[in-house]
Amino acid sequence: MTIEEFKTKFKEIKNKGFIPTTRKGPTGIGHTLETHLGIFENNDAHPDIEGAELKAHRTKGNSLITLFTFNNKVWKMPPLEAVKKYGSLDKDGRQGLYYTMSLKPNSAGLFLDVQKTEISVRHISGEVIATWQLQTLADRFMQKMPALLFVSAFTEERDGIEYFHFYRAQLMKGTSPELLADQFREENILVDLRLHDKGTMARNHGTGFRTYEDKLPLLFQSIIDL
DNA sequence: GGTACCTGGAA
DNA sequence: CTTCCAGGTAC
Repeated sequence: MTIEEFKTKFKEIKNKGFIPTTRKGPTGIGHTLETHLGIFENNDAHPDIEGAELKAHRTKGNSLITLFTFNNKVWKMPPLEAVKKYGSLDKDGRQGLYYTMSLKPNSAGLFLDVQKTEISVRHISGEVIATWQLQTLADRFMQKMPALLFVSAFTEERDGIEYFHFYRAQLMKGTSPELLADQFREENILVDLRLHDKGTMARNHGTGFRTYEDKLPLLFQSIIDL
């Protein structure tokens, strides 16, 4: 799909007003938008629309936006072991490792160590949990989102079903490895561990590299409304 | 059947 | 801010 085709389709979706979700839960908004655009869900780490990555976001609240995930060969210890060692229990007694890392150690003693060429999740004991090369992350970001098509929606609940009104689409582009490396250092791009113990294995949603909506303009040089 | 990606949240 | 969390697929 081209950007122009997207503009046309988006206008139609916007004019529909509130439309019911096509999937329960947090991920419903992206699935609903893609369904109405006629795009099939995929788990390909490449852009969706003519070089632009499509992202949908609920306007309410200020939750994190996942830029991309990166897990391959970064763990310095088995993920399940990390969960058991440093995880916390959720309401159902399930052990999970759900932390947004910062430079200061968290309650589990884990922190993000940003060095010249790499960043690591470490424990105060000195143990290294996982490591990423900054250049690799910048490459990944450029591959995944040379441009970002950011779509915002109002939400409403009717009879227990969530409805979305998609009302704005913004095209953001223009970034560079140097700029991104700086953003990692300034913690405008956050590292989010998201895995839990599922018995014999760790269910890993993927270590997310994430940001807040108000930080998006720092990652791109131009933003235009479609 | 486990890993690594995708799609996204709340208090 | 941190702590905590969701439903999907390809291979």
